[in-house]
Amino acid sequence: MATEADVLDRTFHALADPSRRSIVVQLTTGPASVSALAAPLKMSLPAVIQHIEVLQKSGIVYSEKVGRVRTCRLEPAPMQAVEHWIAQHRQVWEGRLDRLGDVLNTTYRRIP
Amino acid sequence: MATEADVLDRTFHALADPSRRSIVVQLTTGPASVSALAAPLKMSLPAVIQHIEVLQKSGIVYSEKVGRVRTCRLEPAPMQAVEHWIAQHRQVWEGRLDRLGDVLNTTYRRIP
DNA sequence: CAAATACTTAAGTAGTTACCTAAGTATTTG
DNA sequence: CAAATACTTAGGTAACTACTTAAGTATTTG
Repeated sequence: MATEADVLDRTFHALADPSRRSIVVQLTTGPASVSALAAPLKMSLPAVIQHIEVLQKSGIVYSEKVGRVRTCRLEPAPMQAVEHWIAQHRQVWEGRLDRLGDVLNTTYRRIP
Repeated sequence: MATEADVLDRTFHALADPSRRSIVVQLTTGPASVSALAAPLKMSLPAVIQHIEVLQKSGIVYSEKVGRVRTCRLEPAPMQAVEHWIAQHRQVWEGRLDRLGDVLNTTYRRIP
């Protein structure tokens, strides 16, 4: 089974490459074939396929082949996991800053 | 100058490693020294320093040395950039799904 | 001032990544 | 059915990653 950490590892890794992010952005406008995704990228088709595989392993992209055309589309869950992870920790961090004065007061009061 | 794409590249890459994410989580509870960050991790101190360097290059972490102690703390901007990037494209994607019926109608009407 | 502390630097290694070119395999289409 | 299309697989390479151990350098502390 893929743990939550594995999903975050693979999703953050998948999104760490500008070519892969541009594939994701393209897919936000709707499903697309492998060659349609490859068209704007300045690299070989096999290179694009490898990028799509990285996106698929993260779960961000799902694809199905019909005839000779493979159609790719986005899956929301992994991106939501990433967004949730960031939001969660940003909240703690921001909350901590908001209460910095209180924390200092508490700390000073604690010293006997 | 670091472009927006560079910031996203480096921030997504920095967060793609579980040890680095655990350093970030530790830092959400407040600034910490290098050895304090290293303590819960099962690896050598130089390895931890290398992880901190990756976090610093992304801008997620900032550090200052006073005496022989280096204190690390979080910087919010890069994580906000990532959160913004995801939210922005998720919005497009979700909007597209919401209007799927309309789009299909429009497409059919366009055929002469 | 010697010893302990808190990093820091250097150098090496096994594994991964991001490409490439060349040569496939199915699936349409004329 | 021959040719074009849309991938797919295989194999190679240069660069990068995530560690390691060993040997530093400052800075406190007893």
